[in-house]
Amino acid sequence: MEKKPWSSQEQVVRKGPWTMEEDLILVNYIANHGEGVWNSLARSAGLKRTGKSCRLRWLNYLRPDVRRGNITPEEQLLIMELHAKFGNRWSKIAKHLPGRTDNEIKNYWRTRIQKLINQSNAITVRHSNSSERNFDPVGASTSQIPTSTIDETCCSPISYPGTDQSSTSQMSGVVDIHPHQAVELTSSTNMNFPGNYINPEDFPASFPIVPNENAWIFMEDFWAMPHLLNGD
DNA sequence: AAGCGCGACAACCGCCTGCGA
DNA sequence: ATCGCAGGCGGTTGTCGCGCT
Repeated sequence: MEKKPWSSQEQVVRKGPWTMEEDLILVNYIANHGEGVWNSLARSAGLKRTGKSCRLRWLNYLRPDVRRGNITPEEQLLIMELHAKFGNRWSKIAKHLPGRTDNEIKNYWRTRIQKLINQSNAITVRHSNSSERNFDPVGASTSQIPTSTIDETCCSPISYPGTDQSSTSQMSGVVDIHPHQAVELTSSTNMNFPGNYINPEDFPASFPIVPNENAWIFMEDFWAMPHLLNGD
């Protein structure tokens, strides 16, 4: 891999949310060259990001086989079982959930399931002397899980800073199954990227971002935009 | 209408491990 | 044997949007 002279003084490391341009650069670079040493990848691609940041972004969001949102009751149950088995070994748990990332599972656990457990503990204290059967989030079957905890969300949209992004919130309660299911995507997208992808420097300086409520895209849509990947 | 609090999630930080020089 | 680097991993924080008051 080509190495360029580079020092921290020459290049300010960017932090914070990734922009669409950065995503495109990273995706195209990996499409062209594959994954490699992340630090040099970041430099070679011209990204002002650390290798770690690039790796995280790729593994958690940009990989074509990553599934986002819509944790099914089966997955929730599996997460509970695996957590009971492995503890906070999120990467281990993630290995049993194809397309799910450790970060997503970790967040899911902390925001949803842990809350459940806390509520359960509170109930346990309150009803410690009663005959009422306490909810056991770890050993519970999905039928025991309050419906409010079952994630009914659709795929989470990717949002970009500076755009008039739609909410990524999942409070609407509307079951909205996105037409591009991740499984379908996985089957139609593989990591053997066909050649002739454009180089990062060929990207327009200002990527055309849809200037309205649709100013975000699903990664499925992202990968379904061959003109962005191969320059058509 | 504005402010506040909360939930959800993206991203960073720091530590640990493995590997090559 | 040890030192440095890169990657992996879990914990934590920051940000944003929504609902409530």
